[in-house]
Amino acid sequence: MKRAAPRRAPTESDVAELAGVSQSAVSRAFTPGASVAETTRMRILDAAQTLGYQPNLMARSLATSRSNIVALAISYLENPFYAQVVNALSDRLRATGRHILLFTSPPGEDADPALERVLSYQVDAIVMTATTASLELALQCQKSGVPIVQINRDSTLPGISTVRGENRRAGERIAAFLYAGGHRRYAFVGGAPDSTTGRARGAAFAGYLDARGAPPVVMTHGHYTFDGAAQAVRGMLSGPDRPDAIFCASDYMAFAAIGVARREFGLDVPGDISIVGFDDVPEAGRTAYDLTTYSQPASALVEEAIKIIDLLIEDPTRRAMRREVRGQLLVRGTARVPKDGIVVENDERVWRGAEAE
Amino acid sequence: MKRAAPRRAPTESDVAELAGVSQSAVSRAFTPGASVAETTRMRILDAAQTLGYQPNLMARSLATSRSNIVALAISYLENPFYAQVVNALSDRLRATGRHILLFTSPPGEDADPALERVLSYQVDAIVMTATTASLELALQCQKSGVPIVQINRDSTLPGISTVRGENRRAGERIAAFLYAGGHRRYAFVGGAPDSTTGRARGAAFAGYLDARGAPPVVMTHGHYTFDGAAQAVRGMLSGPDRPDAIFCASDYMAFAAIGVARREFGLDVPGDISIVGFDDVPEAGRTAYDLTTYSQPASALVEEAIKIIDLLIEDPTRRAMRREVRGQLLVRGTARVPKDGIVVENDERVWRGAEAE
DNA sequence: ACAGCTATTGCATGCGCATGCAAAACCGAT
DNA sequence: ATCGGTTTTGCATGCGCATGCAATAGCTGT
Repeated sequence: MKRAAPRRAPTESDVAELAGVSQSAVSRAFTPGASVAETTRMRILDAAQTLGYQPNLMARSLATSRSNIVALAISYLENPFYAQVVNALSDRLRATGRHILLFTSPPGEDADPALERVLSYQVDAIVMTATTASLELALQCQKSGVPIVQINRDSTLPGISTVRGENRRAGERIAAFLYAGGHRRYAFVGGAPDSTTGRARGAAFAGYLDARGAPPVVMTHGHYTFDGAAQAVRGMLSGPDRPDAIFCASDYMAFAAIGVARREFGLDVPGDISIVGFDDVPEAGRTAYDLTTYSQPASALVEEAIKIIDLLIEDPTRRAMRREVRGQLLVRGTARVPKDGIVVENDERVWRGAEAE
Repeated sequence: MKRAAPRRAPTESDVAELAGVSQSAVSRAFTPGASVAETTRMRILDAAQTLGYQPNLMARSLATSRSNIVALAISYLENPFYAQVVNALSDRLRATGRHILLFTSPPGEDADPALERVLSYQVDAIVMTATTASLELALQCQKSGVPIVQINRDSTLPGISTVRGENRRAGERIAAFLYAGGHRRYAFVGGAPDSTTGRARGAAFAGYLDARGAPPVVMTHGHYTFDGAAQAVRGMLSGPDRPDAIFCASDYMAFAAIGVARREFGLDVPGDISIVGFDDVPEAGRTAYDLTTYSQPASALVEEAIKIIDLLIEDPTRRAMRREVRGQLLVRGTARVPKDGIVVENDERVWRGAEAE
């Protein structure tokens, strides 16, 4: 088999020559809305076709100073919730011809230091999820007009937009739900100590229960990892006076919690202990897991994030935005169910008790 | 708060002016190994620093026709194994200053059609995992000298390199393991019908058992999805003559299988039924799951893939390569254990029985 | 001090595409 | 056939950086 020497890719000039027009005509043929006669346009497209021409996006980006690339900074990819976020984001961006430049960072660390140089890639926007921007990055982006949106993380930095689930409300409603279920001792497995998101959930959870005179809530950190959550749960179940209701700040940690409770301690869930998660990842709804959880729809978060990005790209002087996406408490099989307040909606059992509060 | 109008980013010329040198000097200052006096280099770096200069990678890429971007085409991101692959790849690439341009495709579909235009981005290489390249893409890449490596998928297409776990051997060893464990009726939950990888595992599995006169192996497809696997297992457990040993072509599907067996059918795993997975994702090793599985180390796969890429980039005329990464049968708690052949290695129980075969 | 080198610099150009501007082609109406 | 107006084209230039080549500066030995 003959191996063709790697050839230079055809350029607009090549196409132009073949089609008997100028390079700029070719450029226009590929620019939506540009002024080209339909007939020559066809001729050019034909020529491009036979040459196998593909526009060089680097060159285009250099000329237009827009890349159609969005940077995605992410951590905790092993958490299926974030896998969902990536999928959703990728899908929605593809719909507008954009793509994702991926920056991962190991759990626990701050955003990938390489992210500091993300602007070198002339990205149109930056989406961060499960990580937060550094001040320096925020300033750089502000200066150069590149929007940053954080999904599922708050920020006090200037110029950073955020989209998140309703953390406070979720914490309270889960507390109310478990309280109504008549539990006696409550625990919370949070994420990273410095995750605003997780903290908000925990604070609201404990706040509700404290206000009702429940015994102090056991607050722990699972660091959003499987092992971290397992460890935390192992700890609280080993001691005396073990909790009979645990709220985990993510489904992923709840899975670990359930596994530890069942397989290491031989507990019945939800007979001996109730466990509630947060996110409603797809697995959570399957009978294999059947996790009671508070939903935070990834696709809705992503949708909002993209809306924000597009507004900000259109008018970079606009202020940063904050959005909250609603969720609800999905009643399934890992937590004891209160007598009242269960409503069926779209085939899912939802808790509506104590809604007024 | 005053909002600075989005400013043009500083360029090499700006730095040059400030440092009192020519633009090319600045360029050289940022090019490793270029000829610049150390003192002026410092002066330039200083100037760059104060200006907040960052090289424009699009321009650099245009000039050098190399982008330091690797395209990653992926599917089934919800499978934690692939999350691992992404993480590993991202880490290893970052070590050499490269980044990932992400192309996802929905489960079941072929690679993202947008991938056909991936060459527009002047990527240095393409990594595909859980998907396979189209012929057209393969030819395009061959023509333009862009290496393609598929992780965990075989290919018969020209110019495509592959890296995979030892599918055949795994299938046989798992069969031998379960056979030695004295099971009576075997089943296989494969992936997508057209996944060469999954087929190889299943064929080797069934082949081994057939050769020993075991009853015909129940062959099903889980399509590599959680629901697909659950469905398949549900089917085989509902019928008469239910299997007492299931090999799932991925851990992710094994989790679904275990859930269905335990929670829908009230079966004891491994008392009533043995379930073995494939991949050894991190969760599999945790007591919460404790899955018996055959390992396929994501980091090793990625490492090989990158080696191949680098060789191919260095010399694009080189032939496509195929690599197989070894794994082993990790004996944990979801399958009945044969009397003999268990060896402890690095804190893991490994099966070494019938090794000769 | 000067020839002979070498290490540094700057100049000029090109990478592939987009786009403002002027030239050319076209069209219908007179 | 001619004119005014509208499309359609091509020309020229720039985006920011890399690099071959020639010019310059710096250095060694005599």
